[in-house]
Amino acid sequence: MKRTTVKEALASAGPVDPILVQGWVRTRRDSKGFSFLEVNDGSCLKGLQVIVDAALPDYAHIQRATTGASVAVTGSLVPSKGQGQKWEVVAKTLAILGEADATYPLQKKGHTLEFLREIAHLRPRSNLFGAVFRVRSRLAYAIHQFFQSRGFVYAHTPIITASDCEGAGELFRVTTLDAKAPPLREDGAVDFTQDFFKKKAFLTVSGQLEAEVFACAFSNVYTFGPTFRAENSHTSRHASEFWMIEPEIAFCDLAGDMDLAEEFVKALIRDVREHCAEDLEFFAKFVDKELLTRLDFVLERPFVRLSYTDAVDILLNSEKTFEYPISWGTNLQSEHERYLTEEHFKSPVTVYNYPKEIKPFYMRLNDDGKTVTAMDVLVPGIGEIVGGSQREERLDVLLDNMRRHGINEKDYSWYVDLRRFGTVPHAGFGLGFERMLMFVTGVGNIRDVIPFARTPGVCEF
RNA sequence: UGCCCAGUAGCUCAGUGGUAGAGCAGGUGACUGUUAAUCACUUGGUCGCUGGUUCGAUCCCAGCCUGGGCAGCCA
Repeated sequence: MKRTTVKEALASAGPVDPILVQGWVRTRRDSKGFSFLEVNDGSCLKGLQVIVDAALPDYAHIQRATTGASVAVTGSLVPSKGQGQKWEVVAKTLAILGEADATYPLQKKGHTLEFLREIAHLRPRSNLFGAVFRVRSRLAYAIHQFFQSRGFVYAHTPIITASDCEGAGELFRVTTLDAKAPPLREDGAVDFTQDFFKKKAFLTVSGQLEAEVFACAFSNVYTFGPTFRAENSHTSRHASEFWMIEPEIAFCDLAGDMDLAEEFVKALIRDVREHCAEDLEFFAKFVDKELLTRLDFVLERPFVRLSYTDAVDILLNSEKTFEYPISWGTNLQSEHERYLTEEHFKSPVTVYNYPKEIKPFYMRLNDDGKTVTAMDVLVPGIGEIVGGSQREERLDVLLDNMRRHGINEKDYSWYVDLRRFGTVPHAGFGLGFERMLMFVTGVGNIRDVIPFARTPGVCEF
């Protein structure tokens, strides 16, 4: 008999006989002449209620159907006589596929997120993490759908890279050299010309530069893949390994870039709102009571858009005293970004045109000579979710920027070539996949939206 | 990396300078429809580790370990 998922069974249009359901027992309630099993198979948040009559031969091993055990049930799907569910299964046979003894850590009670992190191999079977990872899957699908439906080409940029001076944080080294006795040069330094790639290599911190190559061939492209930062960060919104989406668009300026970022964020919210309604309601009930109203608010209103200079003015004129005083030319601190998006505007905010001194070499210099076309999208509760810019397409200005940032032109000859041969205005941004997932679920810690999170000192599972 | 908070039963927590308790989980029994079922009984502890103060430390002090929060870095 073909297995029916719990999701299909619960959505059934009529009785089904016979039916086969397989899954894991969430809880069992015994009465005198029968037992209730709640069976969940991850296909949806809810479980399917199974009634096992004491008269069945298989009732002999009902005691083995404990929380966490895997079972196969055959029987018939019938309208439930009880409250709380439309359908239930009256069992004819019950097979225990795998027992779960009393040491099974997941109980039918609330657990702390910290405890569940320690059992990352079992937490997907909990309500919360089941919902998180179903939404994660849907969100990934929605990302591809958004770009594919607009004719963007999906580019696989390399995970191992030799670019080490882009400035997007500390890098993980990739090497096959013997850590105990690496080959040395005459001056005593490690001789990386004898390493696997005959030079220093690292895990990527961004696929942007390679995405620009593809944008200058396919016009509209996006990347979606893992990214690695060796920063010693201990916050709820940083991980050593995370996923990032980086669209890159040729023949596009900063305004078009901001338009796309806003449209993208909204489309993702709309998709999850529509296709993960049950899971989102669970988050709204147990994680963040304001979740649905906030998501709907974001959908309905345009993002506030203001220049860095205007943002600084707002911060200077606010009554608020900040731990770090703000002045033109310094980076916006977390507290400043939070004030703008959570207190002043109470809305997503796109800040653009930052001072050139605090931004990387590839961003396009504005006519004022002081600012570059950087843009950050800030959202309440998380802060920066998107960072992007229009790229410098003018060869001479790019070379000036590189000199100013102390970057060797030779290391980026292929990147500079894009400006030498058929250069075009282009722009792009990076969206943190996990941060977006935090935003749509209301989950407050990035470690709880990644199946097996990597953070400094933690590489379990 | 800096600052702050917390480690007591499997989980969530209370507690006291005289070696410990609750709820849930587990076990046993009861119950003809439960919904984190209910009711009765019940098993269960190197009070994170090491040292110090003290007649005596789970409690006070120091160091360490682990977890968490905030900041920086950013997505």
